[in-house]
Amino acid sequence: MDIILSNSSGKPIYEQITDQVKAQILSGALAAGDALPSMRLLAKELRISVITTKRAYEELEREGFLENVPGKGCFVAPQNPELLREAQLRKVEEKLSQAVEEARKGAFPLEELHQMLDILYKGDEL
Amino acid sequence: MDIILSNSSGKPIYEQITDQVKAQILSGALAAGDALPSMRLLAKELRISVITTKRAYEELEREGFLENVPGKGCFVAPQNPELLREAQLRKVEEKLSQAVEEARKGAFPLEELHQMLDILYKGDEL
DNA sequence: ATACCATGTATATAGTATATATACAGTAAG
DNA sequence: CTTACTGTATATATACTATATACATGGTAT
Repeated sequence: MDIILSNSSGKPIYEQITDQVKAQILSGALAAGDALPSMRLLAKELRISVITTKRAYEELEREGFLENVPGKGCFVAPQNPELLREAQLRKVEEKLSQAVEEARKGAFPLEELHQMLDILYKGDEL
Repeated sequence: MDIILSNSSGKPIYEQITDQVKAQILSGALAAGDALPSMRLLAKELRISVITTKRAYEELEREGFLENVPGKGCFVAPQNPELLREAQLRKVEEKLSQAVEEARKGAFPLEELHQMLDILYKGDEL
């Protein structure tokens, strides 16, 4: 499992982990039943504390993405694809809404937003 | 000057203040030379501490939006409209970029983003 | 001048959140 | 049962947000 931490992201470490695990479950890179690296192993790889990986896995368990079994390990829980897609759509909407809010402050026309959207969508493809 | 605080926004109070002051400068509601409510007055109106309003005004001064004069008050500094517009454009781009990033995770097509954008842009008009 | 009252400023303190080291408890294999 | 993995819980350090209180500065009426 690939997790990349950024010090400059502003987001706390445990949140960076939960975000990336969620993304990998959503993309299918992680499927129900798959074992995740143990809290200790992940902590060692990322050079952070076990408590921080625990916090991340713990939160993922609360949200229904994982099952943490004492003595055994951490596993991807059965997922509802439709719910996942719904949740992701809501994230997109939220960011888009924030973009619109900022655009309105600067009185940028809708047309300009569409153009920027095209460029960004195609630019990130590389 | 209208400032509205939200407890549920997640943003710290001082940041809510700086954001809204910046927005009012950008929109022209506040122009260069205009006096802002004194730190004490604003603190009283918002029922928060003077130190928090100070922190907000202080940060706005660091960023070149205000000038705080001991014994006199706080005033809107001369602004460069083009720089302001550039900065605002960058904010929009950033949010839009984040929306695209989330959309790619869920494999949402560009078309769908354009539709959502239209709805959000027109919906917020009310 | 000077007393007053407004302004912005600085110091010390409480509360909250992130991240940590260390010790504790459950599971399975040798 | 010992060993070597797992996940878990407690107490602690650090940083950030917000605060009360006291201090310093500028204008103004007396």
